[in-house]
Amino acid sequence: MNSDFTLAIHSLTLLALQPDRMSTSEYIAESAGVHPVRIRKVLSLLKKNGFITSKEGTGGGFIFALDLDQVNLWDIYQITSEGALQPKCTDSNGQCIVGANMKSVLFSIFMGAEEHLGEYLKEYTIKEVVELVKQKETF
Amino acid sequence: MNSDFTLAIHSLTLLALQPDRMSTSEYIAESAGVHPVRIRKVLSLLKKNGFITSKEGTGGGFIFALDLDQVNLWDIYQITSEGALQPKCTDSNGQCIVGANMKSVLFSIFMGAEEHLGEYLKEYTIKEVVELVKQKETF
DNA sequence: TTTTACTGTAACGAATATTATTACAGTAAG
DNA sequence: CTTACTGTAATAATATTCGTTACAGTAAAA
Repeated sequence: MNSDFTLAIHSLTLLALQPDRMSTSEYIAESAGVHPVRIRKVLSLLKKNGFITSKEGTGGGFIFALDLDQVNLWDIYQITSEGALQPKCTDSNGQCIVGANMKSVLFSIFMGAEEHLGEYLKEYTIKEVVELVKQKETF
Repeated sequence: MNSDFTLAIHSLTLLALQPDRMSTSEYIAESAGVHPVRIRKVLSLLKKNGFITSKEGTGGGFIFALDLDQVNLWDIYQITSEGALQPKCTDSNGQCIVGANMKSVLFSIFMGAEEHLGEYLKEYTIKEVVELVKQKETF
């Protein structure tokens, strides 16, 4: 699984806990243990899709733009990782029935798998992820 | 997605169409467009799990050991790719609530996702994959 | 019994993909 | 006009995947 996906979840969860102020990429990067530039790349995708807004310059940063239960993990998956389930087959032998047709058969199976995964991921909104993180905290 | 998974499916589908004779790794490799050693590596996993048998020496190779509807894609996934959905998070900042707990929260979410995927993959047996490949052939 | 045709694996190298880092332009606050 | 940010391209470092070579083991067949 693409780690852009988990970085996006991580970032949004952090932003969810800082609803009143902007968070810098450096702050988020430190929490996630990655480089700030990587955070900015991932967050630029989320921004394009309207989940967050950003501001440049002093005092700038990122902030959540929607209600926490308006964003679910399937939304985030689609933005950051769509197609990640698809295996990248090398071209196989077209002379052979299996070689010639396997690729498209697998393609449709994995398409279905991704849709199915979507049904699961839709059940988790950022609100719920925040709850889960808070629960862990108490133990 | 790990390509061992699709190579395993490809190989088993080929073997399913050659129920009466042994197929060599070279033959399978040519159909799949990869190196024979890679096929042997993947097939050794399938052998360990009893889906196929193999024979060394002249006239040797691989052959399906079960009925085609006794093996489904979830079986194959588990053997070749279990955990592939889990993102490999870099260790994040333990000082931060989110950094400290996100990893385990994501872990359980992705565990659930894999189980959910399993329900979908169980619906496809090798028998059905063979049918799909044959259907493609006619068009 | 020696040759031939295979599997089984380890070891290493090549290719590819992912991630970090640097660099710098653009923006806004003070 | 300086400071503190985002945005993004380009490049370097690293990790992962995959191909290839090498060779031991096995069995059929000459």
